Amino acid sequence: MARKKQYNETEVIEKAMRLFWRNGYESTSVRMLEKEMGINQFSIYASFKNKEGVFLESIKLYNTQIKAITDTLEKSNNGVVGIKDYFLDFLDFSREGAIFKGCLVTNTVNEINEDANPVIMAALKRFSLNIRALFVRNLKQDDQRGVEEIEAQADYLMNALLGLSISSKVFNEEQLKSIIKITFLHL
Amino acid sequence: MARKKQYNETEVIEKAMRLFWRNGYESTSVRMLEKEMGINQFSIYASFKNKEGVFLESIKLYNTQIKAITDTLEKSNNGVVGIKDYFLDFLDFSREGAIFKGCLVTNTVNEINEDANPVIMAALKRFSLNIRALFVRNLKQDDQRGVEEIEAQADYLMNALLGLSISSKVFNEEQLKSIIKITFLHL
DNA sequence: ATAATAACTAAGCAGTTGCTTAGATTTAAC
DNA sequence: GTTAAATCTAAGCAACTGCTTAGTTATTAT
Repeated sequence: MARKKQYNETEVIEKAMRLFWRNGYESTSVRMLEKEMGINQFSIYASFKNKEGVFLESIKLYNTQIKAITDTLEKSNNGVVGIKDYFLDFLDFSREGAIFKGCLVTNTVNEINEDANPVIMAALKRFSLNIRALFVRNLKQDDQRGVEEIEAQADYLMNALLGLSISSKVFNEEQLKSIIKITFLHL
Repeated sequence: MARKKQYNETEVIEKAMRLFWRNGYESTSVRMLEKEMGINQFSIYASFKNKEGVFLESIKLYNTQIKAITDTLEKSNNGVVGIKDYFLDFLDFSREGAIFKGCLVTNTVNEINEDANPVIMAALKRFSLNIRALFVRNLKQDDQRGVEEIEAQADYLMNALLGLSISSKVFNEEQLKSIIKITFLHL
């Protein structure tokens, strides 16, 4: 009947994701995506509808790639220690050679405008809430905390994690590990 | 000789700053600035050279406005307590009605590309280092910490402050105050 | 009043944005 | 081999970006 696609959609999304991760959403143009993904604009729009579609697929891929870490957290039964391991694992995950790229989700949350991109913002918030839920779950394991304390500590940890996404672009690895260490000192 | 300017440069920068604060640097267009500042593009370029110039003036104004808070920190002689007060003061400072806008500097650091905007990035880094230096100064006041511990704690506090800039757009006031409380629990 | 000068308005510049469309090319079923 | 459908390329769309320029208007010193 017809011709076959000359590219693998997962492969080109992998490349798109890396570009978004480095540059952010708005400052990654469709022309840049075209070059990086190695396919024509027409093919991009045929496969993913629009730029937003490419990004949403990138987030999905990001999710499956980071799953190795979240799975470890989800399966851990050692409370706060598990969360701390997650922080360290994440730092490793976000490394590209010598530099850290932060979290694709956090980077984008901080960049885009909620009113202008409600669909993207919703996807990003869903992602964040999942992480927070895992923190709550692990905090409960130590069971010496009240419900309110757990919620407050989960917010505290989210704040530290969000901060780490920015810090990782400013501080060096030693400093980052030291920040994580202090963050968990009194939990 | 000639006509007088029909606008006050400080007044229009105040309006520009608010716009940058809400929207970020890149997504604030010169047309938007034109509307918000209430003057023509020609006047903008005549007074401030270019968009970058408008932003640099906005940062200057931001600096003088936040000075009330940093001054309090600078004059405080109560160590960690002074820093905590700074966190709370900053939260208040970044409020606009019911919502929090985060820190103009942090927002922009996270948004712009260093290579594309080296001048702006330099100004932003200068600002951040000033804050960190104040943290170090105050941590020394308690004098029971070693130099290394002070540096590490200053990084930890910067991380929390950076996080707060993002968190303030996601969490409510009660949560934010709780985050600050926990951040300082063991210092 | 006149002349000089600065500030104003508004149109327009080239370059970029996300997205579409026309037309050529490849593939596969009959 | 013909036909039909999906893919490809490349040109082009309107809207936007930061910035400039030509020409008008207002203000001041003479």
